[in-house]
Amino acid sequence: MQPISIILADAQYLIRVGLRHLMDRMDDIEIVGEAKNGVDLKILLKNQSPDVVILDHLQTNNFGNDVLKKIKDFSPKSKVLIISSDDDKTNIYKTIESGVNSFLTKQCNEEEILNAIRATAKGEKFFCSKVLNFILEKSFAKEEDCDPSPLSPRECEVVKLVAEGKIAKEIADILNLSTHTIYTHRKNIMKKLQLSSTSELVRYAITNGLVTP
Amino acid sequence: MQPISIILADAQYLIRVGLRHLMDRMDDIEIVGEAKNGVDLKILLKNQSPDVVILDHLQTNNFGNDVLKKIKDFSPKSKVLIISSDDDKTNIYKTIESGVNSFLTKQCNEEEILNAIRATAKGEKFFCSKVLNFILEKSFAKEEDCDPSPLSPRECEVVKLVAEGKIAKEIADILNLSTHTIYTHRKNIMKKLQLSSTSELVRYAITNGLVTP
DNA sequence: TGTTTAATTAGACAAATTCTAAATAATGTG
DNA sequence: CACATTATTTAGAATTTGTCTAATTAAACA
Repeated sequence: MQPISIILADAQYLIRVGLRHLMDRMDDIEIVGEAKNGVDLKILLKNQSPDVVILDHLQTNNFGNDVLKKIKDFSPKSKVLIISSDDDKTNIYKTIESGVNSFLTKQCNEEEILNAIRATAKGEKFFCSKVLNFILEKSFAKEEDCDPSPLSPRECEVVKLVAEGKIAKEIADILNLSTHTIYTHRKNIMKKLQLSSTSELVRYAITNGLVTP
Repeated sequence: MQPISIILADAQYLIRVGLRHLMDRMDDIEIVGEAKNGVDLKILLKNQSPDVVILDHLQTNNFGNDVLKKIKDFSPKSKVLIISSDDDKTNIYKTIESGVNSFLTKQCNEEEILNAIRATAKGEKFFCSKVLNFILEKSFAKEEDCDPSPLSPRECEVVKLVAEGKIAKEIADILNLSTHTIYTHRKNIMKKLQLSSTSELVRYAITNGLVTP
């Protein structure tokens, strides 16, 4: 039976040493290449098609944003196992969404890592407990924020203009409305979002990406 | 001649494996203990006093904020070598300021790591090239942003309260001043910062870290 | 077809802000 | 020390902005 072939793509030297040390002891796993950046990885993938690419493409941008696409282009049969140095939920969500097979963080222990490699090679998905909890949290915390923006289109326009620093009169001029209309909209918005001041509205708009700070 | 004694304190299993693998091959270096969190470390330090503690106390908070102080308390002669998974300049500055001997990032290669350990054991300081560049940048990039905040202390207070959503009257009550005082401060602030609306002031405060969004 | 939601507006009144002007204390400069 | 600058403070009048109450129109919905 063929061992599982692995390409190791991680910018951190120590992680590569650690993983190699771990896998060298396993008869069913063989590292066929090691890359410390996207260029290395591309060259390796041109010549071989590993079962699994173990990748840390976050934290430092050594592997570029399109690294996953590149891997699929050069070696469509390869599975991708992320071992991330980044604990940020949003980044983890983004990466999982972009279609990796498995996801570990660097806090994982030997057992989880080896299980993950073997599962990934079989085409299964594997998430370490920490990441799994994040996923569950995202999927089931729907009661909390099922409401990304309960604002009507018109209200959104008003919020944006308010956050840009416009006062009611200016907004009224821009939208060709009465100032009273703007006041009413603004009051309704604040009520919906449970805000009590214009400044809070500005902060809401910034944190929700309605305007660029 | 005695080998350099090391305690390895890192929450990441792979980093510990990698470092151990690296150091086991060196005759002049001996790992006398391994800790994956602050509690482990404390127990180790009660029983031994290593030449060097290799520590990652950032990223995850496994080692607590006062870990450096703890090390100095339990084992004053030990030197601290940080191998950080965190690339954030501000965090790096903060850690260096708090008095560690040496600082590497996890991007460093074998040579830098071994040099760092040997230098640190001798009581020297060692910073990897990346960190060194950060330090230089901080020390010599004074012409660029000599002006982090041209606001007077009082004006800063006012900005914060404005950004928190308070109106002039509330701020006046909080600071025990006349509303007119607040108006004047606010006008001066906006003039200094070349802002034309309260919303812009809020955004200024957020982007400059005066308030947490 | 009635009901809900979105969008719109006015008038009276209340509140917040601007403008003009100025006083005091602290700090720094020649 | 005298002078200039800056920080901090304040008032009154005039103006602007916003709130509250109430209502109309249009669209969407069941």
